[in-house]
Amino acid sequence: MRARARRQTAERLPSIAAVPFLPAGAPFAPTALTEAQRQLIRDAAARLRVRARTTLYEQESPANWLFVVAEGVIKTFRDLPSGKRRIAAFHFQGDIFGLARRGRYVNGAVTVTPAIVYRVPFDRLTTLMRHDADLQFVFLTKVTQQLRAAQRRTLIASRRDAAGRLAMFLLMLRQRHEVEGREPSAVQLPMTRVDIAGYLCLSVEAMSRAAAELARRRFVEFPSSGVARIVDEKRLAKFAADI
Amino acid sequence: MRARARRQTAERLPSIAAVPFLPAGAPFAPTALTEAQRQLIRDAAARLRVRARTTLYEQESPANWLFVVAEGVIKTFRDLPSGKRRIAAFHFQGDIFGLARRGRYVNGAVTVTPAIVYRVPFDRLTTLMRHDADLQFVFLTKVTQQLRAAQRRTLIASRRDAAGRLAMFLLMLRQRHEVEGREPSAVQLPMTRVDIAGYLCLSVEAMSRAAAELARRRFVEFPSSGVARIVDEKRLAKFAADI
DNA sequence: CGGGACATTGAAACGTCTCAAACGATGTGG
DNA sequence: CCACATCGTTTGAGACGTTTCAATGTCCCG
Repeated sequence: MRARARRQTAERLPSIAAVPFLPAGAPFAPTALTEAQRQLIRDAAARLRVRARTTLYEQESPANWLFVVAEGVIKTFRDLPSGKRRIAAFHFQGDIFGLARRGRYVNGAVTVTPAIVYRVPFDRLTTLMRHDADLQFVFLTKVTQQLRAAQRRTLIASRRDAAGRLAMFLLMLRQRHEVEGREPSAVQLPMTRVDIAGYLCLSVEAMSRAAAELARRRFVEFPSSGVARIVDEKRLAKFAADI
Repeated sequence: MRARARRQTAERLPSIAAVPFLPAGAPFAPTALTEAQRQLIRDAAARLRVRARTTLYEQESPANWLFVVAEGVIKTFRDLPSGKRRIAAFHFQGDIFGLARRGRYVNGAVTVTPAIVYRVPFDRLTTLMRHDADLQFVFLTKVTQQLRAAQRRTLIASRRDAAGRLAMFLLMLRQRHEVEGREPSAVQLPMTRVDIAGYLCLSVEAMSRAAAELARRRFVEFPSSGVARIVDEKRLAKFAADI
């Protein structure tokens, strides 16, 4: 038991990186959870180890849990009547997902890679948050982060040119993981191109051509499947900013 | 003073309508703020009465306040290098706005109609929320609501057909205000068509043609400027769902 | 009454979507 | 171990719808 608890701690259950509503240098800048708070979450949550491409819940199904990513990548998506699938977001370590409306999940959720997630019942989480304002503040921060990501996604999807969308996506991923990433210019793409196309609101064909264009312009290289290497970040950024 | 306090109460400072993370029928379903909590906000906030088309803050400017809409309509937007303006959201009574990142506002904010807003300093609000978990929960609900709206907006903007986007927008407004609206089928459009086009990621010309198409199909009538009358909601909804 | 922002309509250009086909990698079962 | 099926990916050609540019019309407010 002790060894297991230690391993869970090492997973950095909810690690906070972003500042939400607060201005820079605010007195109450959110930090990581205290060990006591992590233990509270762990006690309330189920720890799930799931394989890649596993459905965690389906859209419109009854919503009873909030999820926290401990390891791996999860996508939330929405299937449309036409058969198209729009990716709502990719969720990485420390992100939360499980947005509900009227007691049902707005999107579906599927693992992209093998993952470890914490599944917390809504009612228990709510009770915890009602009694621990600091704990709740961490989740407020998380939701705000999701809100920012959703707005940026809209900005991406509103562009007309496919290559520009992909450029913004790659830069977004790079910015998201530049702290942990070993090689700065290498961006891991654990998701398939179909998923990326769904996120960028493109057809897979347009997605493929966009990647070819970025490679042709020497902004990015795709040395192997699942990896993008940003060759000229400055020019890529300039290209991406040309909205 | 007493009369003024009473009037403010009548404005329903933060009225809660949506359920955020909680499933339907959850034990801790969020309700309106208590009178004591409202008074806390009022004491911490400045009450601003502003005319239409007034800038509340500019994008990328230092962020020190969160705003709550007491009356009127506010738009948050983002100006792009190309000169285009994308509307991030329209904010109505009870909504909050003032999303920041790294101490700066992500979007700009301008009043669409004459409005009354509460302007709360971030640090004071944070202090309040750290001491009052129930109060904080209201704001968590609000941010979650914004997140849902942002995702729905992305869904709208991802469509290819202009008329379908406009149809979804009209139905969204109708759903948002059907409780308070007197005539059910009449949807108030306080914003200009330029703003709607910016929200739907359309050119004004495409917006105009979309409105003409909805009118030609007898789904909607536009009896006068600033009003849309939904004639056949069932067929309009069917048309909007055809993604 | 005039200025200016808002709104509509037309015609051409642009870029993605769609359909179709073929290739490669993956994983399964015979 | 190989054959097969499936999924993911790429490339080509035409259709579709918005964007763009241009011009005119409309409404509101000072």
